[in-house]
Amino acid sequence: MAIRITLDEVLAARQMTAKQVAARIGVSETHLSLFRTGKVRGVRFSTLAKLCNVLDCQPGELIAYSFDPADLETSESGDD
Amino acid sequence: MAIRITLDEVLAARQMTAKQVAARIGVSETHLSLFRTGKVRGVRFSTLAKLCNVLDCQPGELIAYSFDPADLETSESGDD
DNA sequence: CTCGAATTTAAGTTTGACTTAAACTCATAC
DNA sequence: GTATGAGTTTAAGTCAAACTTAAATTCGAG
Repeated sequence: MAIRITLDEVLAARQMTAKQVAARIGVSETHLSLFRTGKVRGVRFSTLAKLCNVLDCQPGELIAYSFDPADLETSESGDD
Repeated sequence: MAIRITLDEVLAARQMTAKQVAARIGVSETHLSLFRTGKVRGVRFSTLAKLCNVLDCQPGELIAYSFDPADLETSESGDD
């Protein structure tokens, strides 16, 4: 997956624990952990908005893309 | 919703029509239209990756956040 | 060993991404 | 005034997966 979650860096910069953030934005620690480690395949804008709000950042600081020609393939090749 | 879709600007800069992009990334014109006009509440990273791929851009160029204290509210106030 | 933060797995709920299809607007062109 | 092409909208449907709760586990620090 060419989408990488770079939330970790922002968290570190803000010196906040995942637990604190999870509590403040009202998502479960479980899900935030999955999100942080790139184990989810999408995100709701409501969640993204809360993250950006609490972390005072832009979506682009949490999500990055690195070019991968496989992204355009109709069917995914196993990469996991 | 404090998340804004700024895909339009990138499209214009690339001089591509929505139709072309939809065809290249394999999503329906319908959905791309909904996405462009901010009528969806989330996005799959696979779709985001395809957009970034074809438009040669970062997620941050397609999605922006403007601070809104209401984002942290547990329940949404109707704004639609 | 204990405590707190984080991760993982598993099972469940609920939302909504995304589709197809069809009708409609709004241009530009013939 | 009608055809053509891009875009929008609505509506109905499928189905993946976002997100939850709970519990067990790891890991680092005291």
